[in-house]
Amino acid sequence: MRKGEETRTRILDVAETAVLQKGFGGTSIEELIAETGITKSGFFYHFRDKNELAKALLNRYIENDERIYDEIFSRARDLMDDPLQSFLLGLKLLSELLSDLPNGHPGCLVATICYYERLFDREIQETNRQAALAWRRRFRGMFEEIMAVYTPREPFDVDQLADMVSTVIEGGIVLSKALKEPQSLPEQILVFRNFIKMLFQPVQHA
Amino acid sequence: MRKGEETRTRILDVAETAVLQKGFGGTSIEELIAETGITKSGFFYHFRDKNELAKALLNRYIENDERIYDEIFSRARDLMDDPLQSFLLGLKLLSELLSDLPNGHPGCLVATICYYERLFDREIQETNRQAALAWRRRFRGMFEEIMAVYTPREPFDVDQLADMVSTVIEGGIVLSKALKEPQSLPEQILVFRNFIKMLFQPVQHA
DNA sequence: TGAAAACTCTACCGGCGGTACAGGAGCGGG
DNA sequence: CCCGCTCCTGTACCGCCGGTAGAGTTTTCA
Repeated sequence: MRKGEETRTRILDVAETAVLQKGFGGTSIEELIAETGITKSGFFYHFRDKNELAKALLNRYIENDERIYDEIFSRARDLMDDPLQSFLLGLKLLSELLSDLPNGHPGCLVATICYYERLFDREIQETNRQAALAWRRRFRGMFEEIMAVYTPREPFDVDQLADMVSTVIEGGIVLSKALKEPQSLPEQILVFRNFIKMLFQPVQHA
Repeated sequence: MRKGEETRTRILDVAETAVLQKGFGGTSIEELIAETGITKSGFFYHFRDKNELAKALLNRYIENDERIYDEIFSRARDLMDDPLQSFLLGLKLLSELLSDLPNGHPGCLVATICYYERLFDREIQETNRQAALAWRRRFRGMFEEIMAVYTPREPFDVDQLADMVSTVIEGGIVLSKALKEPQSLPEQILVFRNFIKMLFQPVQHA
């Protein structure tokens, strides 16, 4: 029973790397079993088909993603009492974390699935949608806390502002992949951070 | 000769739609020829292999993309003399254009290729990189014109600011696809537009 | 030690990317 | 009018891949 979980995890590890580099359609089961050192029957013992693999892969990815955000922003919360300063620190920590990845961000599975949607069932698409909605809720919560203390310089829709965090991260990943400049993603997050600072910073009366 | 171009274009049209929905790996040549009403031999008369198809598809996509940006921002330039107002109008026009697409943005081929990179040759990856660099040059030019007139409230790296435009568009596409909310993309562009307005607007002395 | 879990082995199917090559329809120019 | 070029079609074939089926084997743990 424990052995089974271990093999399953190994398959998922290999699959995640491959899928983020080549997409689902470009990743063959044969190559996964070759790299994992398992037989085809062994693979299908763990996953009924490719769709099942995608489901497991996505759920695991989302869980891990949430965990990372939880860690970063709760750590920022511990260090800073003010909600704005805490959020700005969180973005800084996120940027640093991404900056330290040796080969840049490997890619976001949610985005991969967006660009492959038509070949997955509704369940996967719904899981993907819920992941994006969870991001929105998370960051909206932070902005609401900030707005309880600070008045934004310009009126903003909180949901749209919350979505902007995800937008910058997803867009930054695409851009840094296209440019082959891993630093672009952390840089873009810092640029966004400056915008947020500007938005809530009280106007300096000269 | 004209007949050949027409067929080629028809294949590219069908292929573009399919690839943006399912990725390259998820798009089979068989389905392309079925929808185009051509034989397999006919397909391979026009494109040596799938890589060749990808090359043609990407080049055509980038050309069209550049054309759209040219049109929008030159129109904005005609209507507004001030570089900042012109850029802000351009973003507004872009947002409206994207808002009017009945089924939302179909997806960006540059992003699709990012998430499939390992299966393409260097030439395609380099073309993709050049496309992203062209975006950077385009928007950097606009920001330089703006900065010749306005002083930003906070110091910014011009390249990073230029990249932010692409980031928001690419990220907005991913997010609106994941959320299945076509309006997210135009909304995110308007949020970004507000940030730019804020950045260059002179501080109001109360 | 025994049963369940976690596999392997073998054989097969149909679809797909790709190759090879022969042949033909339409069309424009000499 | 027919030559040659472009633009295909038809047929046959290859090997990889996703997936199925089922029988057999090893490993694990209670």
